[in-house]
Amino acid sequence: MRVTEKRRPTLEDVAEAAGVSRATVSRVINGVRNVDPKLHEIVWQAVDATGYVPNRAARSLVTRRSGTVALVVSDAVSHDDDPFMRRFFADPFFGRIVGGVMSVLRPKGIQLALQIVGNEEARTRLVGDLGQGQADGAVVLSLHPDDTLPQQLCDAGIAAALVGRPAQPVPISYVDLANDAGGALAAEHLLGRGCTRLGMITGPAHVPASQDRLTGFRQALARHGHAWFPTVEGGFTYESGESSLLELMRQYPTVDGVFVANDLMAQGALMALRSLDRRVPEDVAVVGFDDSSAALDARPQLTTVRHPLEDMAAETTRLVLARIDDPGLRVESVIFDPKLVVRRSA
Amino acid sequence: MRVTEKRRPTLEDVAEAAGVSRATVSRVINGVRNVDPKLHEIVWQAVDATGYVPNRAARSLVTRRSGTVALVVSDAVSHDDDPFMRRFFADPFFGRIVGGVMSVLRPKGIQLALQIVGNEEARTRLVGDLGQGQADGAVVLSLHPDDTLPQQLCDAGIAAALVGRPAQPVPISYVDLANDAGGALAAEHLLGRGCTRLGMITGPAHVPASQDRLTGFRQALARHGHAWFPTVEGGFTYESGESSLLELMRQYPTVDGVFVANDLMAQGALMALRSLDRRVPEDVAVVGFDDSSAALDARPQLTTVRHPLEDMAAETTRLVLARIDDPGLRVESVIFDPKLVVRRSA
DNA sequence: GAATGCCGTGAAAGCGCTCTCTGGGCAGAT
DNA sequence: ATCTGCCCAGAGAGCGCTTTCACGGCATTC
Repeated sequence: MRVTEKRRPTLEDVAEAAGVSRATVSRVINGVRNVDPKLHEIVWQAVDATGYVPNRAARSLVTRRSGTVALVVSDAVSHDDDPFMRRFFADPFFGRIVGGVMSVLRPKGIQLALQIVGNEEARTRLVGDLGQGQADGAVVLSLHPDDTLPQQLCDAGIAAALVGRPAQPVPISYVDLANDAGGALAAEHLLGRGCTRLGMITGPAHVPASQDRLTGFRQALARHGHAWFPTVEGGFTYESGESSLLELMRQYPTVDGVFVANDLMAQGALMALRSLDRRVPEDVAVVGFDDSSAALDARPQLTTVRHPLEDMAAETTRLVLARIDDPGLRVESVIFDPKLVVRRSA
Repeated sequence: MRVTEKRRPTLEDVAEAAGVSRATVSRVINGVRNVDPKLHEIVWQAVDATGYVPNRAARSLVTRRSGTVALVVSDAVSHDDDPFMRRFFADPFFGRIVGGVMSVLRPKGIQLALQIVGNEEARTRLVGDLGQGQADGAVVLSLHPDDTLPQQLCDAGIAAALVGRPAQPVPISYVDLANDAGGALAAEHLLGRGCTRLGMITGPAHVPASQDRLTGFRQALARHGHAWFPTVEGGFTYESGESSLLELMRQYPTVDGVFVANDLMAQGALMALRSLDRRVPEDVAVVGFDDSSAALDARPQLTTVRHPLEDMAAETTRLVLARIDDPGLRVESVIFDPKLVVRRSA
C-alpha cells in the first residue's frame, strides 16, 4: 500500500464543496439543462477548487459508452515479430491513416485505441470486446482478401467502417478511392503528352486496389485504340520498381511511357531508367500513384495520382461516428476521386 | 431504443448457469486459486455457453486499473490540420514506434490508446485523465525542447517513460540511443576506408539527437587529429540533404567523405552527388544514420548507423509496465548502442 | 381559493465487477 | 469426543457515476 495514497476527488466531494447534491453536479458537468444558472457557476468553481476529473470507467459503466473508437488492423496471419508487420508500421500508409482518424477524433475528445489482430482467435476476442463496449465503434484496415473480420463485425452489429473496399461483399460501410479512375487519369496524361508505346508496372495481383488501377489504365487505353500493352507485376517496393522496370525495358525497349502503380516503385523505376541512360521524361515518361513523399523525393519529381489517404481515413471515421449515433443508419460507401498531380516525370 | 436490444450476459448470468455464486465465477475467470477444480471446469463451460465477455469498465472501476497504456505524442503547438503533424504521421518514425510499443503490449493483452497533445490545455487535461486512471501509464514522445509534459507527468506521479532523452533534466525514465557513439562509428569508418577530407550534414541544431551525432563525429575525428571539418545544417528531409550536399561541395569541392545525420537526407545527398558526377563511394563516401528503408532504397545502398527504434520503443514500454507494477521503482535510463551497417556507399 | 402543471433539486437505485468477510465442512491434533 | 485450523464458497459492500423518480415551490388557470 502506498503511503501517499491521496484519494482523488469524486462527484460527491464536488457536491459537498458546492453545497449541492451529486445529481446536480453531474447535470452541470454533462451540460444537462434545467439547472439554475447560479448553481451552475458555483458547481464549476467547486470543480476547479477540488481539481475534479470524471472517472471514465464509472461513467461508461452506466452510460454504456466508452468514448473510444478502435483502429483495427486486421491481418490474416501475423506474429509479433512478423517482418510484414514491421514493414507495415514503417510504411507511411499506416501513419497517414492514423493522422486522418485522429483529425476527426481529437476535436470531439474521443479516444483512439489501436488494435492489431493477426489470427482468428484474436479476431473473435476483438469482436467480443467491442460488442461488450470496449470501444463504441471501429475503423478497420483489412489487409487480407479473405479476412473474416468485416463479416464478423457486421454480424455482431458493431458500428464499423472500412478504409478500402472489402475484398468480399459484406454489408458494411467503407470508403475507397476510385482506383480505376486513377489508372485512367494516368493513361490520358501519358497519351496526351504524346507517348505511344505504353507499359505498366502493376502492384501485387491479389490486391484489389492494384487490379483496379490496372483495369482503369487498360480501359482508358482501349478507348484510345490501344488494345494491348506490356505489364510487369511488382510488389509495391522500391526494389521491385527498379527490377520491374529493367524487365519491362529489356522485353520492350521502345516503351516511351510507364504507369507505375505506386510512387515508391516509381522512384525505383526512375533510378533504373537513369542506370539505363534513358532521360525522363524525354525518352520515357513516368507516372506514379499515391502522391506520397516518395513522389517529392524522386528526381525528377513524380507526376502522380493523388491518393488522399488522410481525408479518406477521416471520412471513414465520420461514418463510424454517425453509425454510433444512429445504429439504424444504412450501410454507406464513399468513393473519393483521384486527381492527377503533374510534376516533372511526365 | 433498439428493438434487438439483447442484454449481454453478466457474471451473474454465468453464475446462474454454472450453479455457483458470482464471486466464484469471478475467481475462476481471474485465475485466483482456492477454487475446486471441478467447479473450475463447470464455470468455464458456463462462460462458453453464455458467451460471456467481461465488462472492462466495471472491472476497472473496482480494480483501478484500465489495462491500457497511452502513447502520447506531445508537441509544443499544433492544430489538427497542422502540416507538421501530417508529416509526422507520414514519417516512418511514428509507425516504427507504434510497432515497437505494440510488440510488447499485445502479448500481454494491454490496450494502446493514442493521445496527441498540442497545447498546454490539452497537456493539463491529459495529465488529469491519466492521473484519474484513463490509462495505467504512458509512453511519451516529446517533440519539443521546452515541452512541459515530462515534468507534469512526473509531478502527478504517473507511470511514464520517454522515447529519447528529455531536453530538460527531469526525473523521469527514458530510453535513448547513444547518438554520439553513432557519430563516432561513422567517423571511424570513413577514416578507416581512407577518407581524409570529411564533411558532415547535420540535423536541425535544436534537436538533441542532432547535436549528439555531431558531437560524437567531431570528437572521434579530433582523436585522429582532425581539428576541424565543414558542416552544413539540414532539416532531416530528402530535399535538405540534396541542397546541403550541393552547398557543402560548392564550398569544399575536395571533400571525399560525408556523414549525413539521417538516411533520408543521405538519399538526397546521393542524388546530388550523382548530379555532380561524383562517384560513390570512389570519389565521395557517404554514411547515413537510422538504417531506415531509405537506406535500402538508396543507390548505392547506404552504409549507415542502425537506430533500433522498434527495440527502443519496446524497451520504453517495458519500463512503463515495470513502473505500473511497482511505482516505487527508481527512475531509469536505458541507452542503446548503435551499430554500423556497412553497404555500398562507404 | 383550489386545482393543475412545470421546473429545479435531491434521494436512491443500480450499471457489472472485485474482494473482504463470514460461515460451513472437513482433517488433524489433543 | 472436542477443539483448532484450514480451505473453499457465498453474501454483500462498494467502486464513481448517471438517471429515474418523487417532491416542494411557484406560476398559471378555472
